[in-house]
Amino acid sequence: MAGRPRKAEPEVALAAAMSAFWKKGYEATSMSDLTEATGLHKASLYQTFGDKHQLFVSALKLYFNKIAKAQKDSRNGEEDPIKAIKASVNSTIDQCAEGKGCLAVNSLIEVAPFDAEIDRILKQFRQRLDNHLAKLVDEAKNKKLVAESIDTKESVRLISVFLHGLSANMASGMSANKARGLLHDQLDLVLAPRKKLRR
Amino acid sequence: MAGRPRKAEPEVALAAAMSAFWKKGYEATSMSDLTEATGLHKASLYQTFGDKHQLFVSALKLYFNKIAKAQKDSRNGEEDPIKAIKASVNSTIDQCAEGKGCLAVNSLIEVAPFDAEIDRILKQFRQRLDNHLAKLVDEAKNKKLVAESIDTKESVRLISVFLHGLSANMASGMSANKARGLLHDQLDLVLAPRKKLRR
DNA sequence: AAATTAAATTACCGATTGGTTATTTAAGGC
DNA sequence: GCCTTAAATAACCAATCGGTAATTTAATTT
Repeated sequence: MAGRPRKAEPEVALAAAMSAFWKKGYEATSMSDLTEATGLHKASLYQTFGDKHQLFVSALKLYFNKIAKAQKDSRNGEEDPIKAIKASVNSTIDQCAEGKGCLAVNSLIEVAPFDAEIDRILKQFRQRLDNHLAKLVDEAKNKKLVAESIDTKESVRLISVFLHGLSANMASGMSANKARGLLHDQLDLVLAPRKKLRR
Repeated sequence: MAGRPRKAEPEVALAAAMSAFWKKGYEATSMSDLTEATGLHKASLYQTFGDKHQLFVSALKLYFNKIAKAQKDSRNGEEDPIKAIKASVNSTIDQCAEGKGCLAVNSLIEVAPFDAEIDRILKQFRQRLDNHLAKLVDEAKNKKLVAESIDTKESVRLISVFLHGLSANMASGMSANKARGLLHDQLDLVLAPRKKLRR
């Protein structure tokens, strides 16, 4: 067994491909963009990762692992669930690059509407993040850090949708600092006790 | 003067081109998609609208006029600024098609990062919508319908970013009803008087 | 050292991309 | 009824698209 050893680990090449898709989007990233980014030749890419679509799926999954890991690290033994929520969503923003936004949100708009598989993967990922947030919100309710009257699912949705909006804005120039500021305000709104608006 | 009359008004063809870009995005919409959508042949498109990029710019501007008109109509003599705000953002959602989202937000992510002209146009449009909302919020403050302590710019930003998030979600399956519900909750949060969250 | 195995590379494929040029068709003005 | 003018059309273009097959290179195993 064991023929010629590969010059680069496939994980490294995959990370490079992920960056390429992230920067330009799925359609606009050509195979030659991908060969340039990975340093691998076209046929090697096909042999290692399958076609462009499969490569994109793999890149997306790598992205998710990256995000999930960052989220996990962000909690880092933090006991206060409010602080844990802030750390979690902040890490999401940190993974959102200025001028590129979030690969998941970008793909949600660009490719999910035409690609059932990508759509499924993205929805599953979003579900995981939302569930994670929901656990923390429930924890905060149990510890009386937020009002018990708060609807957990609803609150998480408001945060999650807001994060999508921030990603869209960061893709087109909003700074990470600005995004973090707005996100902080949104968290305060959603989690703070409040009176009803006059109707 | 006056040669052969055109078979279709350019505005009709432009509206069809706008729909095509809206449905598939800029990159994925090919010239043959556009000829199919408009019913015009390729060379006629080039003669009437210039190249693909110019056609896209024109389509984007048409989209903005559509939105602006819908916003204007939505107020329709309404005196209560809170209701006017709700009508305005609701009309934004109404213009957001399920499975397609908002052409402006889609383009913000897909093309603005690589296209200074589109970026400029989109930022200008967003500015107009935000200013419109800001006026209504100020009006509400003057009429004591919301607390004077509310920061107008900040509140508008929170609403605007949230709308971006809703667009992203509607592009990938969220129903208009669901979006309207969340938007309503967000408005209540942003405009309602509130206490500070314990920190 | 020869055989084996797999990665790397070159060369190639038909189809489609955005864009142009030349030609035909159909109207109004004289 | 011709001439002009402009819109519609067809034919064509090089370049690039995603994808494949055949070949070369480099390592391990025997």
